[in-house]
Amino acid sequence: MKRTLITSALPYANGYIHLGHAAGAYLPADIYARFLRLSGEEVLYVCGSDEHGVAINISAEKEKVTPKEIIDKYHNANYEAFNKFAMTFDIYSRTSTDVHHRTAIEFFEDLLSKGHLAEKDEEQFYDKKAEMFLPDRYVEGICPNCGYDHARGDQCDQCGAYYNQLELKSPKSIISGETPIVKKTTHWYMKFGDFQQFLEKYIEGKSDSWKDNVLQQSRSWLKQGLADRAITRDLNWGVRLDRVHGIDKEKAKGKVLYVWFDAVLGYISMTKEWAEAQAKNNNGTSEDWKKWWQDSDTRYVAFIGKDNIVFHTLIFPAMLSAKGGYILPNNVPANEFLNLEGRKFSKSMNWSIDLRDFQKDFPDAQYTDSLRYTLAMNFPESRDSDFTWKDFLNRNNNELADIFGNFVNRVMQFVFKNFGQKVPTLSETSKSLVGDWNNLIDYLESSFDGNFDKAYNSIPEKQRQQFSNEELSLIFALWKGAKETTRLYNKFKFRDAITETMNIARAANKFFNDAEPWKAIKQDPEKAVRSLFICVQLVHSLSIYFAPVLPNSSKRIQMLFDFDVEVGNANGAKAGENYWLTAVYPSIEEGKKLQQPSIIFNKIEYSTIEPQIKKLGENNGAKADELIDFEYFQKIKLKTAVVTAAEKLKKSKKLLKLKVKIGDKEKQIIAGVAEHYEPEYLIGKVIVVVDNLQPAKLMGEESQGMMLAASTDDGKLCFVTPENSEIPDGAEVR
RNA sequence: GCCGGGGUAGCUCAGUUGGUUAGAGCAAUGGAAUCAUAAUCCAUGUGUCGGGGGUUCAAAUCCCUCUCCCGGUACCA
Repeated sequence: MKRTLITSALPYANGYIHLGHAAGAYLPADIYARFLRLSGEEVLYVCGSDEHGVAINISAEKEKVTPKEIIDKYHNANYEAFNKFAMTFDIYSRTSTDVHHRTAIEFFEDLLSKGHLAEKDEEQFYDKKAEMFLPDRYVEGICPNCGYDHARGDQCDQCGAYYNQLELKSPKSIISGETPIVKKTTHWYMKFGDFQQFLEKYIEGKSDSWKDNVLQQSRSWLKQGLADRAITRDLNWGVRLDRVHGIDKEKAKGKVLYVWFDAVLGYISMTKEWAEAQAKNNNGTSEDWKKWWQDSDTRYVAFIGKDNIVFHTLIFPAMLSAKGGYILPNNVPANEFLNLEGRKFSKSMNWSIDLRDFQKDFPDAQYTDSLRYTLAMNFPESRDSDFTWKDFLNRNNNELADIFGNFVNRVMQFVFKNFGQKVPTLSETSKSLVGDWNNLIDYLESSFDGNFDKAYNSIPEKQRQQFSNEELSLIFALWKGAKETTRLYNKFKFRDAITETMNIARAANKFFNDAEPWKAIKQDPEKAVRSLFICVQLVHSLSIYFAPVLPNSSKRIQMLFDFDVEVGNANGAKAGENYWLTAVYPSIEEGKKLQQPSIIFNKIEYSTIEPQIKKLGENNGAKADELIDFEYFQKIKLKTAVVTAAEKLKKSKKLLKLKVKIGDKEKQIIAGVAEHYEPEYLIGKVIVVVDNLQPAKLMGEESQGMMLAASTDDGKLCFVTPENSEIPDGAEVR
């Protein structure tokens, strides 16, 4: 029996999940997990919050709360949003647990003892008063490049320069305000070079089965050669090194594991936690996690976004193999990125839809399914793709409501009105229908060689005659659709898989049309009975095949039959029945009483999504509410200037080198307008410049001012010029 | 600058061991039907497969080159 471990990239507990995340690493994994569970396979789906790293410290300080409060807030919010999104994690935990810290330390100690870690001394700022080393973002000083006096430890916000911390002038600790001293500190590096050959072999071994983008990016890193990588940092938030045996206690003080090292191990620690919980409920032992990580019969599939590829194809495998005894990912089906209305998701530009916002505006479970469907049909499987509200509306109305929902409804309505709320009872001459259907499927299964046309044509005459042409094509379409859906899910081609499922619903509608039961009920009642009996089976089959992507709706449909609901929910990682296989056979008994049906998918009006579209990009970035006083403005000297020379800066896409005349002064200004203006066009133009701007060096050229230009969100740009170009250069602008 | 991905029908996208008239869904047009949420079903595509060049009997597919978009990374800031 196959066993499959599924993980999704651990979301960082520093922000809310948005639709891009959902489409990248979470929904695909959930669909896959549900598909496998419905196929009767043993599945464990593990995920949880990544709660370490300096970004969480920074957020905590910004919001003036503890890191613990930050991670609690986002962990809980994301967990809730995932639940409403119908995710079926077997466990959704977090990396702040003790079992996680112990697991991470175990790996560290093991790698240390095997010589895969290197200790390196380096000099860093140390705050004597706070008794701690200062990470880059905890130091402020004067930028060695532009002189900005609030530059951060490793990067200047003003001029953007990167530099070594120690180059910062007049450094101050932002914790105590004291001047830090320079002190030696020790960090541990993982020697990834040790694993170069191993990883090359591993990656090439996957060249047939992995997606191209995943292979290429992994190869690209391998080609550059794997360098040592620091796996510790000076920080008080994270997996503390002072718990590690085998290293100098003094050196370990105030250090934690670098977040990327511990985060991937969360998959393992969370599995341990799951096993503990199962053991408590007498469902196995706490050692059961080993079955999922140390048994070569287990397939491991890691769902991630493309930003995470190297961590899961190179770094994590290196760690696992260094530790030894662990299985490696069988597949890493990384998705590309999802865009929103043609642009990248950006929280700061307010160009985003958080899952929780969607859920607030569309609380009904049917819209969860609509969203899952729309996202799934737009999964960025082979390149970046786009989510639009219009598409959401179209998919919901034209596909879910009109094709799938309407089929279910028309069948149920018809049965209710004409057959007394019961599955129609077959007449004597049709009694063999169920058996014939079963035999037809069995024949197709046994003779299938991959060619569907051939399969259809090879159906023996005797079996053909047991059905009308319409019936035969419908049952064939069901079998083919199920077969294709299965094949495509197994290849991680979810969009195509779901299209095939929808094709079954299309065939079902066609059958209903062709069978014309509304006529037959009067002229040929037996035909109507047969047709509707078949249609009822199809309703049930569709509820299984759509369950991975539309669990809420499938559940509602299955409840019409008073069955145990089977939509691939988490099931304690037990092997189950293969509903996926049996759904091609008729399973709803004649005469069965049905529940009152209701509309599965309501349509969405354009007026519902209109405000959603409008909302995007509102209130972005600018602090419009921050006012400056007149005195402040007086400090800014704006002058008109005439461009006397302009040329492109070599090696730069965006920058032009301008010579400008401001009255009797000449200045050189580096302006970022090369993508918008040809140098020649600017010569002779009168522009407006900031005359008293601190000079800065850009690409080795000094810029002594700034050219004013108006810009739009979508990157269009035009320079500011006086209305009357007769105005002399050097005139003050105010 | 370097590396990688991408540019295919009005829209969103499939399409690699190079091979017959380049596909799907949506949208559009016409028709059939009226059980059903005016929902369904059938029919209908003159696409420079980003531009140019090359290899080949044959190129969306392989090679070269140009161009545009996206990501990563480096240098300089």
